[in-house]
Amino acid sequence: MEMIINQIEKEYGPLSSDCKNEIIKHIHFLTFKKGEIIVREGQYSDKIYFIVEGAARAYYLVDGKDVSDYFAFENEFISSIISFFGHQPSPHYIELVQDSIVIEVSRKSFDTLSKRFHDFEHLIRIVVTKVMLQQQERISSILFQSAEQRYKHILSIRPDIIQRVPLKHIASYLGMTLETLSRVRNPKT
Amino acid sequence: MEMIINQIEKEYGPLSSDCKNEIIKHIHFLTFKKGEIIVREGQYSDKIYFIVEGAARAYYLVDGKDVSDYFAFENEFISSIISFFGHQPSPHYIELVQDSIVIEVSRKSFDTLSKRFHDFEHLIRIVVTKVMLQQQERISSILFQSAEQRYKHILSIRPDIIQRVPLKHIASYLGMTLETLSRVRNPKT
DNA sequence: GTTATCATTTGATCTATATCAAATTCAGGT
DNA sequence: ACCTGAATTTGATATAGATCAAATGATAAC
Repeated sequence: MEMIINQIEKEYGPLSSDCKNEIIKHIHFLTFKKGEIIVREGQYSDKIYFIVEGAARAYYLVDGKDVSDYFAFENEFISSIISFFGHQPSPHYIELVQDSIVIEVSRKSFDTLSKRFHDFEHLIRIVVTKVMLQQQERISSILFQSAEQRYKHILSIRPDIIQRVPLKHIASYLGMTLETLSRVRNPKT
Repeated sequence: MEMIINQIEKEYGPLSSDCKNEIIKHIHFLTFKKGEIIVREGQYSDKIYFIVEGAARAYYLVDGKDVSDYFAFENEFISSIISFFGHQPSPHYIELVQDSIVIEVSRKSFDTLSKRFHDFEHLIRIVVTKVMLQQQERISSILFQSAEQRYKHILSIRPDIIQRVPLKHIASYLGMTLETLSRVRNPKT
């Protein structure tokens, strides 16, 4: 537990011990098996998750097709952002892609902690800012880069991802089909 | 001035009067003519702008092509988010698309106010969260919708935009060429 | 070891949208 | 009103990547 909070502080900035103690009262540990779905499309999800161990994936189902939108690994947060932050029905599913240990925080706890602790509010601001910056990158990469460039880019920034999730999920995350990804990986001899 | 702060509170949530007074000390009013460029590619921009009157546009120049990324109108913020929030050289230019009155806040002021006032930190969190939610929508719209659907969607959520910015900027914002936008607007008779 | 299931590759077409090019319409300045 | 350059439309062609289909390869259960 100490260790986890340490990780959070390391990644996102320091917290007062007062705040840390209070956080501990508000969170729940959960364990999930690979393949379990923790958020479904249409659901109002008011939980945000922090991956202690394992990996999770948010995806859309658009006319039957599974399109990955976000991956989270150790020490990262995941939620249906439209639902958790936008108070709307989730367009996403979220599933665990490995057996995992996660921390769950409800929006209620989240709001209570934000209101009470300036440093928690700051932490959240940093978390949200990071997501915003990643999305900005993602938008320009979809808009300006070819399938091949996008693949090379993800390889360069997250080389581990290839090991941990099947290619079909990577393909849809990169906005291309599985076939195109395969061709990009095995350039015509 | 009162009015502006009122608008901000209305849009993003209340502020203590203590905080409001301090904000006033930190901001600058600026006026710009249509066409003026206030941020250039490559620059470390540590300013965020709030549009009091007029309109601004953030855009990329990718091998000579002007690609709009963001529009801001009255009571909206604009900055080079990569530079202001990510402390990196700006990939964007920002220009005023009409004669405008804007408020400028430096990152230094921004950080000072965030540190000092819990409610300012909260305000920023809300601003950033809104951008994140918009970007999320933008990503799914680029990924899942046809050129025609994207155009209809923007018409439905920002009908005013068509009046205020030339079509070429809208086209590139929607991730299509000017010609495609024109065809989408005038379906083959 | 054999079978069944899933992941990946390879091949042949198809399609939405880009690109290139030219014609038309519009708006501000004189 | 007339001119000039910008904005928009229209047309013909090209292309990256999608789609459809089938083959191959890997993994795990039995």
